[in-house]
Amino acid sequence: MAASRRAPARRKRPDAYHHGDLRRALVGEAVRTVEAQGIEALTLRAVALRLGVSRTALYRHFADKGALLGAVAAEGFRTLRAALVGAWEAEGRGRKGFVAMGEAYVRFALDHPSHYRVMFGGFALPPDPALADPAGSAFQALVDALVEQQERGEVRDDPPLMLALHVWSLVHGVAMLALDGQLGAGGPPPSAVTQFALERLLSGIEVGVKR
Amino acid sequence: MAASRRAPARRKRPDAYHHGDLRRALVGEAVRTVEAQGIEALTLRAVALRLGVSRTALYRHFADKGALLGAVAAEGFRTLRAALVGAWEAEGRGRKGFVAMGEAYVRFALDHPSHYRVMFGGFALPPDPALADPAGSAFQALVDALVEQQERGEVRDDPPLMLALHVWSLVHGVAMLALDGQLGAGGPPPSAVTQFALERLLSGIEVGVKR
DNA sequence: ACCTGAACACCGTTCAAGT
DNA sequence: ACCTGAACACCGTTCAAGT
Repeated sequence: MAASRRAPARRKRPDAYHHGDLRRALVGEAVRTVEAQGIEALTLRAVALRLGVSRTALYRHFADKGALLGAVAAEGFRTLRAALVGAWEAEGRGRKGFVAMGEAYVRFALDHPSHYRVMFGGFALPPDPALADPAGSAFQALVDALVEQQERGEVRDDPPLMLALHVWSLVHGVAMLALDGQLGAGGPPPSAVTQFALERLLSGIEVGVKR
Repeated sequence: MAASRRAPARRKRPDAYHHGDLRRALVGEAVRTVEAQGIEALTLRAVALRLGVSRTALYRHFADKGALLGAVAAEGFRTLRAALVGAWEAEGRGRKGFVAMGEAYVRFALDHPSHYRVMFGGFALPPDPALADPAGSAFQALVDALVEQQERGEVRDDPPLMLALHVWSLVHGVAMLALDGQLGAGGPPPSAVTQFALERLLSGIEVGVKR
């Protein structure tokens, strides 16, 4: 039955029924399509065809296209969170780690532009409130890093939620403008803008002179 | 001929040909539709129908739907620029005026969410390089305000382009997150986030202690 | 339960033809 | 030049039917 020792899971099994985890397979194929060909190339028909499944099989697992896009977005937020936490911990959980976190954020957006648009472009349906919220979880990683720095007296004692929204806004803004090519026209490269922005950001939220 | 003294330009003239400025009319109707019903409600067929014109008349003026969306976006950038310059001048071209400018930016996005998405969502085609670039023109208003403050010694002597991208990223990020409802869930209102962000931003770019 | 095949309503775009 | 009407290829979604 479980012939788990063959080639690394090709496409399109000849089985009549796609037994097992069709839901997962649908999300995976949708993510691949979005990453490789962009949002507008993502049609439900193409996804089904590529999985060797009927066009309507999808509706057993998702209410509509928006729900599928919601799952694609959720997948993106999980990857993003891992990248953020990874950078923060690899660079020492201090100022340097925080800058690395910001850079990792922008890099994620530039490395996965279409996926990032699905996450923030208003296509995806809001997640089921009953389920874990991957977007909130990614955001929480940022809040945690700020609180940790506050406890060490490295960051201003403002409400962490406010600080986190401030930081998120900045990196999200840089990422979006870079994706839109609004930075590109002869101007400085995204990495330079990111570094400058994070530098100025920190000088605005670090503990320092009162004003 | 020019019966310019009738009712304020109803819809759907009974004329066989839509003489005059069909291009303008198309953009206007598209903007109205986007503002009132959202992006996904904007179909070329509906726009044509509402103007009492054939479905294909549009192709005499625009290459495709993306080009029409480009014109819609351009219209948005012109309005945005006017709002920014208005706030800057009305509040005294100083720190207060600059904060007002930032608030005006976020307010524009919140007042015209769908239009704003057209401007930044990657739907619109890039503008004809030969034509004036309304997005660049709106951005220039920001650069000008920063240079003016630098000349008065109120803002750090960093490259104005860099500073402007930094500021734009921040307000754009706040606007996008608010539009996505990512700020909404029990958190502080967008106006509070905007004010906090601008406060911290200024403390990061104003002339002050070296660090 | 899960999947299928045919059908429906809708879309952007093309093109030969009209004035 | 500018506009029209019919047609094409494509899409998301529904639904009765199969196993």
